Amino acid sequence: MRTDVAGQVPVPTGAEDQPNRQLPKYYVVKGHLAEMLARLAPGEPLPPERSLAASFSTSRTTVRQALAELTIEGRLVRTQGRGTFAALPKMAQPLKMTSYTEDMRRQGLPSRSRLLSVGYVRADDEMARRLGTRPRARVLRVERLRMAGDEPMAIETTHLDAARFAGLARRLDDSVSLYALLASDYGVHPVAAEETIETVPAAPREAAMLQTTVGYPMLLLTRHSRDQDGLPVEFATSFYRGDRYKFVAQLRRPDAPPPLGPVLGLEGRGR
Amino acid sequence: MRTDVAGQVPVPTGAEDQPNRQLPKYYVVKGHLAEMLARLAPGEPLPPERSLAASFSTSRTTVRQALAELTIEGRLVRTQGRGTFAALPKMAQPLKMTSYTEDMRRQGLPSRSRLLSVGYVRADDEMARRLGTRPRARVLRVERLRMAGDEPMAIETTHLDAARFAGLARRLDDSVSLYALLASDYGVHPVAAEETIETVPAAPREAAMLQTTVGYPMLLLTRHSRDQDGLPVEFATSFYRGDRYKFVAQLRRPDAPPPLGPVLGLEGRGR
DNA sequence: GAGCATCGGTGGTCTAGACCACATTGGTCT
DNA sequence: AGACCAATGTGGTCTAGACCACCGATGCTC
Repeated sequence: MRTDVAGQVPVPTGAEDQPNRQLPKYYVVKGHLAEMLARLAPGEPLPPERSLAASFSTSRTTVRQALAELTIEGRLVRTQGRGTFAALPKMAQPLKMTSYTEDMRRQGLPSRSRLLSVGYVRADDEMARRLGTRPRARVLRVERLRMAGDEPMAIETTHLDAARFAGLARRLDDSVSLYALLASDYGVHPVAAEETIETVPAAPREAAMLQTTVGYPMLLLTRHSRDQDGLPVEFATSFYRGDRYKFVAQLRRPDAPPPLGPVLGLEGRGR
Repeated sequence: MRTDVAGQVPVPTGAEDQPNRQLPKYYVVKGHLAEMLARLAPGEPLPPERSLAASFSTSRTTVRQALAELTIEGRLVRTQGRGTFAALPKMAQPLKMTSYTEDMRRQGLPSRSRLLSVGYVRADDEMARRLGTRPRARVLRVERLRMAGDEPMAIETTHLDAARFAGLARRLDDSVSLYALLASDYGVHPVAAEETIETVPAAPREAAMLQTTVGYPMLLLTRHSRDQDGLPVEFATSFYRGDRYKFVAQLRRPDAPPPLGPVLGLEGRGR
């Protein structure tokens, strides 16, 4: 049925009598578009919506629904005024207890972030529990835009106990690593974290900053870190474009010895 | 802006003059709906689409787009012929090197699966690389429906080297644990795995089996496991409803000592 | 030649409505 | 009382079209 694990559409074969009767029409169109797309190299254009609608004898709405799904799967890139083009495959993002700065350095890329906002908020009950403060304590809120090369990768919003990390706000800038500051200035080393991953639709602000479309599925990663003493350090949320990124985790049975064979390599790009 | 990490919509406040001018109309409607929804207990109904469209002076299409996003966020449940209702929050699914059967047992739930299909396929180059077989080798393909209580949780498709696990197909049934069989009959213990998580739109077959909607975002988890000797054991893909589940991973710095404080608890339900 | 206005073509948003599929209700017939 | 059936109301799919926002190229003006 599927030719690939990541949402490929099987092209309806010639005998479209019985089994496809129940398929939504847009899904049949999607199959045809997927077939056209398979013959294109990344960057090559697809015909415009209006001519696709005509050639499939359907409405523009139906074609748009099919195109939207292929875009969500990361197989198309669409730009208003320009057209629709074959996309590059998704990038893999490791789930590890290392900082963004470390990750980028290891991959040889410049670790560029943009500090979007720094400010203080009051902890609600939930945040107080997460950070181990009293309710309504002052919380430092840092919002950063993570870049991967020259495209925006994620919006990361970090919350820390303002009293514990007094003066931290002044030390932040576009290039400094938060984890490095915590270590050098406060002697705090996050060593454990609980991360949750879910999918949510993009809100207008996020969509604008990540150059994607309102309502498209994002991957929302929340990280709750603890330091060497078991104290909570930060609570952070990160929004990634679901059509551009996927997460990779390395798991091991806690009671098992280290693996003997070579470690499975991250494949970098591609599925 | 956001009142919750998971896609809550800020309700547009009275002064809807400038900042909302650029917001899509459906997003404003979504804000109003979110406000109505916040006053409902799980299971309580929202008014039907047509009356919502009338009361917001908009088209049914626009209301439907807003309702669709709230449904994708897991905050609404919609049933054709019945209506639209407030939903229960998402469930958390741990990322661990333990089997589904073990997980369910620990949570005190009956580990119910349904064996959907068992069969053999030929490995393409990609699968051969993953399973460490030669290309075009026979591969056992097992498709199972994981249940959480009485609702379908995930569709899991596992691939194994048919030659290495000869006779395995006959030993499978609805209740037996695959990992238990591998251990008892073949002496193989998966101890390490690489898992990737991404979001993909639901295909018609998946949507039907998981009782959700075609095109809605799913969480696709792929697992590539190795045994105690570092040999690849299985390659599996699992589809979860994105509106019902999220994943949780426990991370630790590899060079760090075990945490001293209490382990952060899984919150089970809710965000 | 440099700059700028215009215009055509692209994707983005929204509408109004038709028709379909499904669930429930309430009435009718046995 | 029970089984059946038709009507009603719900969400689901699709259409045809209007209008908007944006990009790029064309061709004009200076």
